[in-house]
Amino acid sequence: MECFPSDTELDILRVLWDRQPRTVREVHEALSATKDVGYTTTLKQMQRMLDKEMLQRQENGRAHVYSTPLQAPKVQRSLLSRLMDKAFGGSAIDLVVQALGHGNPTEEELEQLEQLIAEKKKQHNDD
Amino acid sequence: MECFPSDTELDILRVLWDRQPRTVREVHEALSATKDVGYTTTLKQMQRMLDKEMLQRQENGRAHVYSTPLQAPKVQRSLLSRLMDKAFGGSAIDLVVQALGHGNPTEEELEQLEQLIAEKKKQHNDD
DNA sequence: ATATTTGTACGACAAAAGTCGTAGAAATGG
DNA sequence: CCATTTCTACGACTTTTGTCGTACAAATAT
Repeated sequence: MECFPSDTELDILRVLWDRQPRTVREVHEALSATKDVGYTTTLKQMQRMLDKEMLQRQENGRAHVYSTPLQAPKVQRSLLSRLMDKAFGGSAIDLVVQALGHGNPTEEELEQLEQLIAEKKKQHNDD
Repeated sequence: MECFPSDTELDILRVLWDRQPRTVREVHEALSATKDVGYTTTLKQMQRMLDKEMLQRQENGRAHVYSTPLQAPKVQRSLLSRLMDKAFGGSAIDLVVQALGHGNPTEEELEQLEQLIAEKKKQHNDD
């Protein structure tokens, strides 16, 4: 259930989450835009992810077409909760404060957040 | 500057952040409370962290006393920003929303957050 | 003085991560 | 048809992590 992709694995997952399915070539093309890596490296990485069942594939004639059964929000949550445990002693708030303090959220995003907080507060009152 | 401790390295850092300096024995004692690991494993880990300059030490007679020059908030920020990049496509808000949605913040924490948001908003108005 | 405990140092090993090179099949272009 | 390109499959190698075992010095206890 829990799944902690490594950094390069996440690079690949992000490409697939953006659009699925894709061939190794396509994924590699996308990765090449931001980093310098050999085609076979990407290929091997994806094959290993296939072994670990982080990816699935269908054969489409000559090439293989990959997709991932992992859902972005789930993976994000498990990574987040690991980080929360390991680096923030389990405190979600500390984490959020750091994240917010650091980034530069827009007005709308702040509104969105306030709304979420309001909901959370309502949940409290219901208890 | 940037520093990405591994999970077990963070276990050790957390112990030191809680109280510094400590001997290997003390750190190991603290770790033993939550996980089953040999003394020499902790020792070796700390020695490697010393090599990487994630730790410092003073010799106190027979034993060595370790501390870390790394500051918790800085390490937390760099880990957070890596996660943000790698798993959330750089969106701090997405990360915060997930973190908040998942955890179970108390009333006070929510207040605290609202205050932070208010500050952020003020910053916007000042621009 | 000797045996036991308590520390560090060091070497070893397995697994995971990251990277390529090369081989060989299959499709494509002259 | 043969040369070139395009894919996958494999094997190899390096680093980093995580884990110990053993050795050996220094302090302690008997």
